[in-house]
Amino acid sequence: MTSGRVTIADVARRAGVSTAAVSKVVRGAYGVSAEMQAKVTQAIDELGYRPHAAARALRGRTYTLGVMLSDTRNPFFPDIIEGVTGRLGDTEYQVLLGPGGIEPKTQARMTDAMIDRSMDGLILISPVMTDAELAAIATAVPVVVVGRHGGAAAYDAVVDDDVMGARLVVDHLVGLGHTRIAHITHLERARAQGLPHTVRAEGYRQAMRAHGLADDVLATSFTEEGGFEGARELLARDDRPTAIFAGADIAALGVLRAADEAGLSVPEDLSVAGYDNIGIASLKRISLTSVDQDGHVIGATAARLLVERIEGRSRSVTSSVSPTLIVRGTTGPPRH
Amino acid sequence: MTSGRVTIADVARRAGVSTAAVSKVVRGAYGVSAEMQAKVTQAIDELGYRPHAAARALRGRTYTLGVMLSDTRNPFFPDIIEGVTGRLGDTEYQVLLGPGGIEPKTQARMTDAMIDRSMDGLILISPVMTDAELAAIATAVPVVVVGRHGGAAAYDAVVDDDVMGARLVVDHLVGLGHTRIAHITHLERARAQGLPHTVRAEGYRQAMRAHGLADDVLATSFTEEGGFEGARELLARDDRPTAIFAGADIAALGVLRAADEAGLSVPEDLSVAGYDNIGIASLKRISLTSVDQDGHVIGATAARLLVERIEGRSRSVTSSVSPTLIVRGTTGPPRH
DNA sequence: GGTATTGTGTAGAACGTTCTCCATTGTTAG
DNA sequence: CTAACAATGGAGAACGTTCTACACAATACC
Repeated sequence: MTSGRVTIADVARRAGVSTAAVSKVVRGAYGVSAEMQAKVTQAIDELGYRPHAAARALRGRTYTLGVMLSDTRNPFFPDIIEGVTGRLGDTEYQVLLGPGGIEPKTQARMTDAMIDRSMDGLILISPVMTDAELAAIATAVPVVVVGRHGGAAAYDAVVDDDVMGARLVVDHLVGLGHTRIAHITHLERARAQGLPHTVRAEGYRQAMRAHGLADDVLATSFTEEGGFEGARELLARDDRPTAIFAGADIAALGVLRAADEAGLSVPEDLSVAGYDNIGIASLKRISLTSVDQDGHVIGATAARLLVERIEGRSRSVTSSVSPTLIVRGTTGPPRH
Repeated sequence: MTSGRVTIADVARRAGVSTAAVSKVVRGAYGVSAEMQAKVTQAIDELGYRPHAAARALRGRTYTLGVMLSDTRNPFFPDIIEGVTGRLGDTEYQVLLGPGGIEPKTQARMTDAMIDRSMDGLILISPVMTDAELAAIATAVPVVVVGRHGGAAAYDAVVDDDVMGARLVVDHLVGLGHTRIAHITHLERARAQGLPHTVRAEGYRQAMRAHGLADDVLATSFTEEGGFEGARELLARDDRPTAIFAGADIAALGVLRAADEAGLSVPEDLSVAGYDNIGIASLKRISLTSVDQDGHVIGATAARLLVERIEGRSRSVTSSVSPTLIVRGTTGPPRH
């Protein structure tokens, strides 16, 4: 209990110095002699003192960074977390995650809660809120936004280069000889701007145009069922595509099922590519060609930017992470 | 910034009362007239006051509950989180997640950090630490442990009934007519007791014995590769099993691949069952029979027990959640 | 040899709450 | 009419840190 907690005063008494001196040593502040340093450090070790973060919060830093997760089921968020914690592992900062839920309201509640707990900085992963709301949060605390394109005035941003990712897929398929390449995207329901699927679809269009090919975008949803429905529609056409690029792996799995049911073999009759490189894409039984976002790098970059911000940088930075194409068994040359 | 924050003093000034009175209203404490209640509530709304959690921490509660995650990749932890937050949604408590990592050392660091941030209670999901360490944490803060069987003296526990889950699978397979049913488990490396895979293996043995059948346990690891290797070994035997029960879905996916490669069709030549009912198990292309743990119930139960503890219960409670068998396409009657 | 300057340590006021008294007012009982 | 008591509101001390001022000593400069 609190009564049993070792405080800075206990350490000061033990070392025979003032609490202010102990505080300096703990914080590594200026104005401490080697002798003082040694005395205090010893006392800290002997007593097993750990600073009380909540008490710290009242005056200075809390050495806590918050990561708001919009969707705990997001398949690559563990990678992002690992990137963040990995980067921060040897610093004094601790990372806590806030499950924000899908709703704007619950996400706002979570960011408020994080600010109320005086976190030193926030990383928001794919937040669903208006730019104004984001800006408001950014005035209260340093913020890095992950996974939203555009609009980074008061905060830093880390984005995957979704245009490039889409281009990688199209180039790969065209290189194999495909010309009829369809894209399945997610139906825009909110008016939130710069969401990944929009950018991926746009990247696909650009890349197709660059190759002089006609684009063919179908909007369903990024679910297994959405991919299935979309593929069924595409495959029923007279001039059916020889390749389908789904904007998310989970939808690509649905495309694979549709191909199975239509009696088409992959990749001979139909090439399939996804996006996100989720864990099961690498299972040999699936072996899905996909675009990898390197969540590690994204997370590590976000952490770096956030710490820089906290330590004084005021100019805002947007960092774009290049994705990689992982070619696996679901893409190959078209049969004819 | 802090300077811009609305404090209890601002509210008190606005309402023309003392800070103590405001505090009482905020906490819903005894000794407040209806008039006072109204005045203060209005001032709070007008100013948009929110209590500062860190300041609260110094005296009373912080209304923050921590959930330590041992493995962010754990496929059903999103369900558990949803269960926890769902249960707590209409209370004042906020949930923050701490990525503890796989190592005992990093997990200890995380629990320390959570205690330092004066969280009111902790839910530890599959913690890897000794019972003594757990007990030590439990003396500092109310604790609920999820996913560890046995040894709950100073803290509460919520466990999935893994013995029952294994029995459900065996009963199902025996009911279909199988007699040669093998089990793939995880190789015990640490000496931590009561880990789920151990209990599942034991449950499998018990159930086989109850049916008068010989058990056949092979220990590899709970990975796709582990399942693959294990199945390859089992399927190479003269008297190969007609059903394989993998202790985890991820391993079951490896079993399916081994069956593919051996030219065996599922479920005609080989029935396969897993455990955990991970998301992709329900994809039609996989359609894996599995045991579902109902993470929602587990999470909600853990949250309930924790709040009860915080609010005074001292007797320790262990709650066992019954799993369900989800029969899908990978299990069927044996061919002969 | 006096005055800056630098280095090192301490006192004590914050920070925003909660919580334990205590004071004041009504109200009730005798 | 007075004593006892309940209900309500407020003063002010915590809680464990950080941080600004300042004191003092030792050194450097002219």
